[in-house]
Parts: sequence; structure tokens; C-alpha cells
Amino acid sequence: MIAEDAARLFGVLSNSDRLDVIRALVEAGPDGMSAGDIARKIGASPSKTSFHLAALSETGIASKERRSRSLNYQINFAAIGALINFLMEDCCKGSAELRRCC
Amino acid sequence: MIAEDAARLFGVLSNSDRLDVIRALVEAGPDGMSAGDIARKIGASPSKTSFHLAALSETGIASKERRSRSLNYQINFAAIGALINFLMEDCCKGSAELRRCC
DNA sequence: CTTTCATTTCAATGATTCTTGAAATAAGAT
DNA sequence: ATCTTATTTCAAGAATCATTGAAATGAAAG
Repeated sequence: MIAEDAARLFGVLSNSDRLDVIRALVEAGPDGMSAGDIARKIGASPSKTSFHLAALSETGIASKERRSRSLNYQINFAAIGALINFLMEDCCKGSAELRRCC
Repeated sequence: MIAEDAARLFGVLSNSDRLDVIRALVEAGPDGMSAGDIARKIGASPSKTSFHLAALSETGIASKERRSRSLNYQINFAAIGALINFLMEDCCKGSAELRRCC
């Protein structure tokens, strides 16, 4: 991963509504959750939620799939893992001290 | 850590110049590096570098100390570790799948 | 084929962040 | 005291991001 991509991904994580969405998707498990249910759960308007879901799915942090009338979103741990890996191994050169911190 | 603080920290990481600064500080080791040397290393102007260093030190990702004429910056792995920990444990509920990814 | 439901898209606006270069501050050297 | 070096601060402008509510889209139901 290059720094620009990592920066873009960190940008997606730099909003607490989006972190709330991620938490909701993690709690939902592999089956995921519909846009409407996510909006209700985090207490945000449909259009606001859709805006944040677009950021998450465009960058691969979530994937989406239509289920009849609803759009269902799932968390993609691989994208988050790749970002953590970039931060620990590339940015922080595999620092042993950092590894001890988390 | 609460979501707002995590979002702020992710915001600091969401800029590739700042990721370059972090890399420079990690390479510099515990002794750190002066603002001027960092600017030269990442190829950015002093004022731009200072702007990014302020973001890093205000959020605890780096610490600074004056050494005569220079200001010396050091990486703070604990802050980065706390953020990774928030993402893995709080946001992602300690997901085993995520742990396998990084 | 119209209605309803679920969601996104759009345009407008406001807020935040980034960049630039000039001026200000801080500290040591002459 | 003045000069030079190191860095920050500031103001202006550009760019990006977030929020809102209304309109558009897509899919199923009546």
C-alpha cells in the first residue's frame, strides 16, 4: 500500500459517524446490515448515512449488495487489516515498541 | 478512548505528508529529529512542515523539545498503539478475523 | 401502472483543512 | 546590540469535506 492510499483510508476513519457505522457493521456480523437499519442504529438521517456508507464502500472498508428493496452493507476486515499493517510495518518499520502497545 | 478522539487521530494520519513525517521520525529513532531536518527529508517547506508537526504534536503522536536553536521531535508509539487498539478492540470488537489480517 | 418503501443523488451552503509566502519569535554567535 | 539561523505564526485563498432537504432511482406490492 502506498502512503496516498493509506491517507485516504485514514481519512475515511476520521469521522465519528463513520466509526459508529463500522461498529454497527461489526456487531451485525457477516450477514451485514441494511442502510436503513444502520441509519436508525447510529441516529443519523438516511442521506447523511448514505454519504458515509459511500465513503466506506468506495474505499473497500465495507462492501454492499442489493437485497430486494434494501442495500445491505458488510464490514471488510481485510481492508482494515491492510491499513493497520501499513501503519505498523511500513510507517513504523515493524517497531517492537509499537507492537508492545497494542 | 472515545470515538471523537480516535477520529481526530485518524484525521492526523489522513495526510501523506504527515505519514512521511512519521516515517522520518521512526527512522530517526528515540533521539528524534529537528524540524529543519524533517522538512529537508520529506521535501516540504519549513512552514508546511511546521503545520504538520503541530498536528502531530498537539495530538500526542509526536512530542517536541527545544534543543538550543532547533526544535526536536520524537515519535510517540504509545499514541499510535492506543489508536490501533481502539480500532481493533473497541471498533472491531476484537475480531479474530481482523487479527488474522495484520 | 400507480403507489409505497428504501436508498441514493444533487445542489446549496457551511465548516474544516491545506498551502503559500511574509512577518514574528526564539536562541545562539559576532 | 546586531546578525544569523531555526522555526513558528499569521492571513489569505484554494481545496476538500460534511450537512441538509428535495428530487430522482430502483424494486416490490396492490
